[in-house]
Amino acid sequence: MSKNPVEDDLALAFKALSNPTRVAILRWLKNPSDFPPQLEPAEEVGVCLKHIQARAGVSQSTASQYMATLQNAGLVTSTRVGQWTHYKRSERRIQELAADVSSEL
Amino acid sequence: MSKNPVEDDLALAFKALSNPTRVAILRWLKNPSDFPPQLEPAEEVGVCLKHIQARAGVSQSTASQYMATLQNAGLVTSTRVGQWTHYKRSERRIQELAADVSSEL
DNA sequence: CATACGTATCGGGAATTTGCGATATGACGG
DNA sequence: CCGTCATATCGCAAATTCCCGATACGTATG
Repeated sequence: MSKNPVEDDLALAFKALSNPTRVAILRWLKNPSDFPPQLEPAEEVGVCLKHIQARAGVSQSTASQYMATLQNAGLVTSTRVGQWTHYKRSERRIQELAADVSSEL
Repeated sequence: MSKNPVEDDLALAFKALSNPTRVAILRWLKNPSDFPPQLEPAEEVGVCLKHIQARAGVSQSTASQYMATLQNAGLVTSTRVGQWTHYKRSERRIQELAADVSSEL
């Protein structure tokens, strides 16, 4: 029952990006310093969920799920520091996706 | 009520590509000559729905809807020739998408 | 310990998507 | 005209997604 891994992989990433808010979040994370400061350096550690939630204007649970979806697609990584979970872009994976869209698609 | 057009536009394309079969179809269309021959030159005219349907293993109506979805996202174009509708990739739009993933995302 | 905070997960109703068969439309051949 | 073929569209039940509030869990603070 296994399908073609290339198409499945691409479709998984695209599915995560099929939501405008999730696309927006990923773009926001290009500039972590645009968020309220919390833990420095933001560029390294990422942005905590609360700030993402506030900016996206969704509930806490929705924000958490959004990030889980993006993480599941490999587009972001998370780091737990104390009670905060910080998210940042996985530039490697995003670049890989861009390359795949260019060559595979 | 209008959202950010960049995110909405990207999300629309990603939504069309969030289905493994639709991704597969788009990739198949890179090599129209892999399909049973029908109208030459296939490279120019594209592939008719029947052949896409057969290869995808879905019903006729599903195949038609898949192609409508891809066309709606601008990823393919269609040309009617007699009773056949031929589909081919919109390389321009696909390239544009790749560029957006590279720069905007 | 008790409280507050940040986050993850659960459970569910609403909305959307999915993929099909049935049916409609239009082109072709006899 | 008629039957057939290729395609598009409709209608619908099943599956999935969406987004939330409620709840659980861990961490800090007093």
